Amino acid sequence: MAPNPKHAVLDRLADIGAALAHRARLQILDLLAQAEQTVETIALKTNIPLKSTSAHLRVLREAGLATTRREGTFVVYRLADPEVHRLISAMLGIAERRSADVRDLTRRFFDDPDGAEPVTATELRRRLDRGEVTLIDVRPADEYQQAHIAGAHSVPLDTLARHSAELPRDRAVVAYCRGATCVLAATAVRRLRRAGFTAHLLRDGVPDWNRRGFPVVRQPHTTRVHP
Amino acid sequence: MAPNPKHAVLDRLADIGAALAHRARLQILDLLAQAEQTVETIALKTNIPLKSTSAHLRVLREAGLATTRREGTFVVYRLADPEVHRLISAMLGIAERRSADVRDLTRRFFDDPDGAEPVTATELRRRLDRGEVTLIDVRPADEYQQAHIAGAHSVPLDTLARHSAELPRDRAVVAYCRGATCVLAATAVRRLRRAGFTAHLLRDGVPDWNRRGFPVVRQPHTTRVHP
DNA sequence: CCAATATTCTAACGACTATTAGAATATGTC
DNA sequence: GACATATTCTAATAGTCGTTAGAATATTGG
Repeated sequence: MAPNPKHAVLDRLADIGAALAHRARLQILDLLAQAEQTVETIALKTNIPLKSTSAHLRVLREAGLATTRREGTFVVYRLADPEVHRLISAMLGIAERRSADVRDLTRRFFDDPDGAEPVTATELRRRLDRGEVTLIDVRPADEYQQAHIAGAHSVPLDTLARHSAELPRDRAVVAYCRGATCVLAATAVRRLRRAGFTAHLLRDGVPDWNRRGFPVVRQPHTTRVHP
Repeated sequence: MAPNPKHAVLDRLADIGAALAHRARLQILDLLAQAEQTVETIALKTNIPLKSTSAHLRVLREAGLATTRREGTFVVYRLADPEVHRLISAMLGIAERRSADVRDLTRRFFDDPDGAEPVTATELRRRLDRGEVTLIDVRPADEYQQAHIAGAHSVPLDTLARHSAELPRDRAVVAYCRGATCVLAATAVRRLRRAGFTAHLLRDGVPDWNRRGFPVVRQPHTTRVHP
């Protein structure tokens, strides 16, 4: 009620909190951490109706978590600050440490069917340097294009069946997607195993990998998002 | 609506966001990051009515951000995870980078009246090692007691007038309090200057200082909070 | 076991949020 | 300039949150 300066600052932080307080917006932020996107793409990928998507994006913009850029008739959204993704990972870390429910839920997705642990980032990096594994990025192609782990090949999940013939069978395949709340890579691993590959999962996404200081290939900002 | 496993995880994260979406709760978390506290202490220090405080604490507990411990008839709250404080600093960082308003607001509090910049943590540490400054912790005594910067003296703000006679006048005094959203230290600096001291402000609080890996003196958990 | 104290639970009000239909705006194309 | 397209704004409804009074619970000390 009394907006003293300290309260004013806290209220702005509370706005950020409020922006993080909805499933849909967290999903959108996770997407934006992968690549800048148009409203329509976001709506399609997240399965949120367009108008709701627009409304959620407005909240994110007003909280200072996202910004826009016009690209012709399209409006392209991106994270306002690279640190935003860290907020979500910090929340996930706390949730996993505190709540057995959340631990179980993420495990159910990410643990290998045969009970093997996902590959750690450090180990993957070592094996990549030695050329021991094939790393595939199973996100949609536009996300790969904007930023991917150095050395990864783009094999979007829906093209996996077609492209798996081209993958070398004499070494392990490691798949990754958007990170800890994304299930594309887990599905890919399951399918690859069924097809006879030695396949593993990397739980990290590009933003996590990048934050560890590991090499990421990034495309300069000038990209046209729609051709 | 359809609580698929991925949505279930996101909903738990959204609960954390919702818990961060209120001025009062951010204030409480900031307090808890300093020291564990009883409901009553929290209510007093934050000026939030007891019943509201209790309600907010319940939200924090249910989101997994705080936990309790009983101490006789008192219930003592503490952060459930040391990482929780990082969430708030990350939000503040984003807000300051994105919003000129927030920058101005925090500056108005923290910039020295004569326009000097606050002391940085690294510099303070160097000067402390050399014995060049007197470091005072102006938070309430119980917070100092539970954790303080190594080498700091406890001079709660309301005892400053009485104790300032004991401070050496031949070297600079540096004051700190809870961190970036706390104004005790800024007030202390202003008063010390008026009293003729060379006084500087440290913007960091104990949790920030600790996170940098700098030395903190911590009291083991067995403390009785009320004597 | 009773009283005293600290805290939480229950409930109810008003204030805010989510969703989404329909109108409005902005950009590009012909 | 008229038209098509992408997006946002306006508004209205249903649902959720904040606050706080009053009842209920838990612990300690007699």
